[in-house]
Amino acid sequence: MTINTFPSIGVNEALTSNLAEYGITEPSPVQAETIPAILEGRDVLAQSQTGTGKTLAYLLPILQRIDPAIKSPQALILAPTQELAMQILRESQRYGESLGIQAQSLIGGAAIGRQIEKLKLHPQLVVGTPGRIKELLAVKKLKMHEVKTLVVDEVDQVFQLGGSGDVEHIIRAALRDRQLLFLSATVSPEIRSLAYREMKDPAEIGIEPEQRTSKTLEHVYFIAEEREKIDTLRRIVRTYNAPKAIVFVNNTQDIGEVEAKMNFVGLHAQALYGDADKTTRSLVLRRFREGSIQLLIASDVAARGLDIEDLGLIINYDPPIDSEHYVHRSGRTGRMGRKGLAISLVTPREEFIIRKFAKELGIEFQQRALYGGRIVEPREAGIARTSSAGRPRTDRGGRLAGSHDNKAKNGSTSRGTEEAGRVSRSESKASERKLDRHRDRKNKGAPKWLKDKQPPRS
DNA sequence: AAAAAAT
Repeated sequence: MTINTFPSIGVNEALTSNLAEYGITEPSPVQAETIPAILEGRDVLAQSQTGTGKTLAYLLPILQRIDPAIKSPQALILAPTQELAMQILRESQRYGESLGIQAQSLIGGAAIGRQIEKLKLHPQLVVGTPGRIKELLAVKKLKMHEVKTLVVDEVDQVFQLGGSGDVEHIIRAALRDRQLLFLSATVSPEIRSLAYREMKDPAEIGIEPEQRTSKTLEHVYFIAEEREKIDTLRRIVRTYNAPKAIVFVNNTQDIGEVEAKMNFVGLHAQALYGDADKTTRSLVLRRFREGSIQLLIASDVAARGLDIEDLGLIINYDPPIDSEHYVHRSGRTGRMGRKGLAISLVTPREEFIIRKFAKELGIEFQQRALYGGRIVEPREAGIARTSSAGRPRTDRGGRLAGSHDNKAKNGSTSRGTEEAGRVSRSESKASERKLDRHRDRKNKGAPKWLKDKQPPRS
């Protein structure tokens, strides 16, 4: 049986035609696996890379099984941030409205009274953040007696909120025979065992779980001293000239400074972080989506789940605190087969973090430097990479000897890595040229600025 | 370690 149409995996006519209106005609691999399992009523634990269509993988079967005649919530979706909850809500409305399904969001920041009013509209689908959902349950305004499906999106993150007590509380409030769906690009063994505690005979879906980042993502890093970071960021943004980029900053105090300095040099930047008021948060994100802001200076509030059109570049102004955060931040780009670039700035003392991520994630990082207004390999900028002890082992092209090549996959991990590190320069250049031609053919649809601004390889 | 999620 073919799985490349929605009807063939059980999606009904109405939803299929709604999808077609938005140009979605083929289920993605994770959708093809997940949708039938959910339609069967099974609990699901799904792990698949960022930007592979997890949201629709659960929304479609949920929308299909909601009975518009029942005027109570039949499905509840939990998300880790207000922004992500709103994005999921809009998707629900886009595909569910014509089916007569009423969907509402219940999130923090907004007046609770207004949300109680929303509940009087009798939504059949509710999307929210854990704190607010718990609160509405406590005041008995949100009724769970008809909730048949409970989704925890970005499950590893959501369980961290409120020390996981909130979410467990919400799960307990649901019917005992509710269907439970957990999804994320990063599912730790702890979350997996938690899933097995809460679920009955879950369908476990893992699309190439050993590869957590998208294959269409390129990973680059620059070394800059702490005091040079702002200027390096400015030059990177200028040189790549991306119409849109997210700059991730680790702490809220630094966000305002980066925002101000980018604006000072004439770039249009605005800040997005959790402590800002809700109106500002949604306005900034809307402007960024529309393209009227070039740079979004964000905390990790923007790291998860957000799907932003034409976002080809993310920059880690600070290295993320662990490889999971790296996966989610970089996963804002390179989605659905499109090309993306993730650039990380590290101080010399932080370079080991890049090596750590490369190893843990099985990905390759390219080091680049700024030289004469261009992005070049470190060698061309006169940076002697072999002189300094403790630096990552690289080939002479500046590529980090990562842990993930084909040989490593076949088992001889360390030797495979050794060999990758010893590729002679001419060999590496020849294969790079080949790769370039291959990539150019494959990325016809890549944004123009990204195609044109590839770092020179000579 | 940091930010998020509640007021």
